[in-house]
Amino acid sequence: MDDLFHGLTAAQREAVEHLEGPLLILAGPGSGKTRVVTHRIANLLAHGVPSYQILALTFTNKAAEEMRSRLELLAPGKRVRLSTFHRFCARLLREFAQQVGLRENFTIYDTNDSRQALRRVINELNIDSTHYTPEQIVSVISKAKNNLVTAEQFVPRSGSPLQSIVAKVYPAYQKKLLNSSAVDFDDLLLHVAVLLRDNPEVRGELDARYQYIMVDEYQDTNRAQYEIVRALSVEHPNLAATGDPDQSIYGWRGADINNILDFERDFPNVHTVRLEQNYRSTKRILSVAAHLIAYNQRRKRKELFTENDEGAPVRFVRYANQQVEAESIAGRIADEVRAGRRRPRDYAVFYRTNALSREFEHAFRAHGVPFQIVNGLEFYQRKEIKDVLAYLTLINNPRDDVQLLRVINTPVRGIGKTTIERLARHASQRGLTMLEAARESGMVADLPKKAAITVAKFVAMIDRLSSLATGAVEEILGHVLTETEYRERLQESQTEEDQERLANIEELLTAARQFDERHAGLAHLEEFLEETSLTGDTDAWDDRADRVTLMTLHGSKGLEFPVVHVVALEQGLIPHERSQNQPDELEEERRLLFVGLTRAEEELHLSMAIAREFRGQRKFSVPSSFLFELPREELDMVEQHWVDQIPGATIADDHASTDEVADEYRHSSGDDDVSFDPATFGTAEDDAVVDDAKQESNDAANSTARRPVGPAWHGAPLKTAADLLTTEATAPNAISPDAFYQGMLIKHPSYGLGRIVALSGSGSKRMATVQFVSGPGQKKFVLVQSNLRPAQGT
DNA sequence: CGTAATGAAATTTTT
DNA sequence: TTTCATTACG
Repeated sequence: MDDLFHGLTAAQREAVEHLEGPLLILAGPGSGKTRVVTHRIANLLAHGVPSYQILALTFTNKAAEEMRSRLELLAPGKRVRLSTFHRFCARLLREFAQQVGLRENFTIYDTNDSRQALRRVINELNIDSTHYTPEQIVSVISKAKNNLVTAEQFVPRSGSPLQSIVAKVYPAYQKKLLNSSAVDFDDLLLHVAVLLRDNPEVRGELDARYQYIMVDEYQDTNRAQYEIVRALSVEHPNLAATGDPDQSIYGWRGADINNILDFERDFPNVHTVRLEQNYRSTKRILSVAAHLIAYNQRRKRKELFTENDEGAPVRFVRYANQQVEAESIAGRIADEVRAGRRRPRDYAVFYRTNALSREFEHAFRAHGVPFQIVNGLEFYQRKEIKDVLAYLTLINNPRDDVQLLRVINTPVRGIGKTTIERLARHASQRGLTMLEAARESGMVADLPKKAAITVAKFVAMIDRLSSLATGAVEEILGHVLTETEYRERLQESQTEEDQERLANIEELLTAARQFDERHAGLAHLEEFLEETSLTGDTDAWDDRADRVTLMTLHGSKGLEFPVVHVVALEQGLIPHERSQNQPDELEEERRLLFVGLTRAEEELHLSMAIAREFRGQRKFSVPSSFLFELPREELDMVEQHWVDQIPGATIADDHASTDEVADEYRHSSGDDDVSFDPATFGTAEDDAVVDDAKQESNDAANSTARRPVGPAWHGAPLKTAADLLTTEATAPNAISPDAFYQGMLIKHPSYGLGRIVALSGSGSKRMATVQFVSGPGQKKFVLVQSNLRPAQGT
């Protein structure tokens, strides 16, 4: 019992000791949140609360696993219900399926399946979707679902064509899902929320069943999740929410930051605990992160502090292009590993989008550094895996049309498009599922006898598989592979691609075997399928492997590494271009970077590439506006570094006012005729030597003399540092319109400082309305022709 | 019906 | 650059 509190700080102990009533734990990064949560569960158990009354909900399987293993150490053998929101809802839904119009063997669609289903609906309804992609429609439906707006309740906003399309599509889509006895990710939450809302008895029963609920990452809950948690905390409001508004990064997915901001209002008598001491990062890293996040308006103020060492300055490097960036970072890591300074697992590289991983993949391979990419192309998303799993899913749920359509001619067996169309028509005319329609292929109009026989053979095969579908999953999978000749086809093929697919299938077999072993024969096909569909890529991350981790910033949440590289800090990537016009989304981007920065324990490295190839085109990049929000004191050498490297640029005075980047522009645009070759910057040598500020600035200076190393530059010549910081290759004498965003502070040569209050148009027609601090008041500018410069600051 | 070739589009983050 | 979809051809 004393054990339980050993080594906890006062604040942590306060949270652990709070057992009854609502509790809000505002936990900064690295503040020992998981520790508190697990200790609190152990404390509940120690006070005699039965384990089955405790429910802990997380967002990722990774977090759930982490918690489970930590709890196992504190309270061995206790079976507390601990899972992700989605998994928890899936289990509840199996129990109450009939009540929401499902069968208990329902299929869980991933985004791909959902899109497929939606596409069919759009076709069937003959809707002209030329103006809107299925993704846009999906996104509107998804938002509706996350806000608990059901198909029946959906009312299109008048005047919006997209909305009126959705008004037609959404109900039909939902009907299709129900008909296939399937749910999409959002449905898992929606169905449960509706169930709890409309069935007081069920709600009461479940409220009593789960008397102590803990929600991790509360800042990421959406409306549906919020309602679920609330509904389960009426008679037993022992709800403990942990979270950090500053780490809310899933707004795009419907997460509502207000859920945590308003927690104290929603639950009266809430006890709030703040965990502000950071045990993870050096003082400098924490300071950099804190300065950044302070630029956000919508947040709960927190005073982060640490008793850790000062640490090394945060380092920022500009590289000539993304190859050099990846190459230098990989090289640096390779050197340190070879020197025995650190191990590969100590390093992580974070980027905004998965597409940026490729360069690093190459570089690490070239340097022989072991790495793992926690990738967007997830294992379970690969064609061959999806194909094989589709068979399993269909066997488990014969109503599932999406899987049937996927599988009916894979591998090819002579059932073509027209045959499928005829089957589909037959099915919808008689209100049958596709498999049922296929079953009576002899009666389908216009279907040639030959085709009908082929279809009948296919149905027979599915039936044969179904009859074999008992026992171990690995075995069932084996039947599928042989009966369908899927494996055979791949084995015949000589292409490398198909060999890789074969290997992937072997991997799936291994996964199935492991699943069987884990469940000791009690396993069910359905559970295996559920696990595969609810297991994302980030969960595949192996924390025991001695490898460098490459992942997106989103993926990094909840993790920590001694050395972190955050790369491609460029305008348009972070903040992402799709967020630059909305202040809310801009703040979310800032939080995203904040999350990334605070993963670092000892060293934090930031970088960008001056030229980046983007879908085949080389473009100059504008430094991320967030860079200007970092404190100079903590990374002065870094700031020098980027100005230093620019020929003809004067180093900014030390006493230059902190956030007045405009100063720097004035300095640097003094010499107008210095030509600039980006290929000379940030060469590998340049990067490898840097260790302290002096050496670095010397080195940087040298590198300009040490002319051209990289490939020749074919774009338009750039002129000055100001160009560098503001210009794209496509418009060498003007500022890229993409560099501007709403709320941005800018500087005009004659009007002075101002703030962008509105933006319109795009490309060369992009206009900005600027409110000047003094002088002319508001003015409108066509950005490509204007002389506006970014001037960050508060 | 199947395959190959051509053309066009599209690219954030994830359960 | 890659991926996807449609189309033309065998």
